[in-house]
Amino acid sequence: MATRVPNDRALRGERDGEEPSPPALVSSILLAAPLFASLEPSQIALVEAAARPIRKGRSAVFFRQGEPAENLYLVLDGAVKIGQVTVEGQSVALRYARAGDVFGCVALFGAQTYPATATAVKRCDALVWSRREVERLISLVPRIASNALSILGDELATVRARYLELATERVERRIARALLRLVSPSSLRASESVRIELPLSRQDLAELAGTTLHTVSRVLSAWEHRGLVESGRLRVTIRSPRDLLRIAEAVEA
Amino acid sequence: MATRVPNDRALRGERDGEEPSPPALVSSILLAAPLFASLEPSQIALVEAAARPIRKGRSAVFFRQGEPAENLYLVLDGAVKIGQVTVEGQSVALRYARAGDVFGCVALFGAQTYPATATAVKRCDALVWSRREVERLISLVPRIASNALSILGDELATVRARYLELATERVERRIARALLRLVSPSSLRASESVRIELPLSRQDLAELAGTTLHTVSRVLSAWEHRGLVESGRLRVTIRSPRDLLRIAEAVEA
DNA sequence: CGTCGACTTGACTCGGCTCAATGCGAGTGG
DNA sequence: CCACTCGCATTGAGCCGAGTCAAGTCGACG
Repeated sequence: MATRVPNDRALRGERDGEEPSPPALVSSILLAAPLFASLEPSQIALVEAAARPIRKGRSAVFFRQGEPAENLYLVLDGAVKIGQVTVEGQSVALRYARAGDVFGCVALFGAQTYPATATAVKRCDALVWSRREVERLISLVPRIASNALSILGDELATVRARYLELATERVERRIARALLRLVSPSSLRASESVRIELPLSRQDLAELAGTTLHTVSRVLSAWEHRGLVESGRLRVTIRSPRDLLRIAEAVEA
Repeated sequence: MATRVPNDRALRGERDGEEPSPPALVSSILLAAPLFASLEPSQIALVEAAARPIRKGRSAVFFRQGEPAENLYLVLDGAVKIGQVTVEGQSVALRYARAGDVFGCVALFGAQTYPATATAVKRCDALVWSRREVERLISLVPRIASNALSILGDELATVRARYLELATERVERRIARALLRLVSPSSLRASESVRIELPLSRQDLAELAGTTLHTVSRVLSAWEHRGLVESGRLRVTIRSPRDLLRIAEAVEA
């Protein structure tokens, strides 16, 4: 099936072969990206010059778990699901990468194969660097390596937190947290409703929370009756962040 | 590698308060430690010179979750449990560090506080470097930084695998895997029994497998009836690695 | 000998998973 | 334009894995 995964409608609307024109704000995204924090404008230019832009359509795959790790990606626009699957086919979602986030960062160091699968959740623009280019950039700008270290450290802390959560918290709370993680902290005010700007199925949410789509559906229905959220096909809106936060936090008893 | 292992005997019998004298094989452990892989002997000497040896007794704490991250540790002998606790007091074990492993490696990069708690499982000898010394060593021997990157990468892969496991596998299998992780792969032959060389309570195993001590107790009892293991107070011996492996792997049906 | 921590076991409960039926909306092709 | 199909979602029924509660044993150690 995976044969020639040429982004199905990836390039829809554009003529095949035409590179998406790099929007003017590419450099502003690079400037804000943690991986390139504290770089001189001239160094950013270097980085940008080495990048190749690509575009993927909804559900198109950047790379699959187990494939040789060749590239480093940075999301310019859209969102990318990073997930793993078991041999039995069950899958979990590790994180969603948004504009400014990098993925495939294992290509930066020893790992030979990608540990996870990266799928576009909606149409995505991204930048790509080959492993070789990344190595060259690091030798020119060592700062990138130390930024990578701290990104990896953060990632590690995040996964550990998720692990702890999965081991100790109940489903409802995990679902609440998964939802809240999907809205940027900045856009979250206790009493304003927020729409989650991703096509998000019950199954997706289940993979994020470590449960089944059935349970997610039930929980969302219950919340909807209580006025906490509003949801539909591939869409969730948080109506009362305050109450959802209460569920997400451990303020019981 | 584990052949010529160190020796709790080498240092045994020192009077309290006296610094444990660095045994002759410290440098051999340093040489084998992933963090210092591919270093020249002269560089190893540099590293060793900057280290301070310490010893902790059973249950002594190296550092606690949330404390400012100040030191990097390397285990010479013994074992250290790295664990996290929730606000409600439930705890999970992330890993056990053995001879040659480092812990507290967050002190190498940005993180301000330790993300986990490190406790000696039995008497431990370790080397300590302050953050400042680590920074100095890295500037002298950049190779250490890239080694750290790949250690972090491995760690990340491991935690992700554990996460996947917790989300998709049943308890019995998780317990089997936890046990098997505790014996070094080298010392595992399919048909020879292996004793786990750590004081390991049911509670400890439960924290490793993400379950409760009651469930662990029941599972171990069942296995004992079937002749898979032999267990007692703080002690587990794997009688039939082959069968345990079968439970651990997904070869059902 | 008494205490305490580790462990075991039975009885009970229940959260959440499985199975299964059904509804619904959006593309798609005739 | 309508009928068909397919993927997403909802909801009920039932069950079971594993957690909780509660007693009690065993062995170590002061």
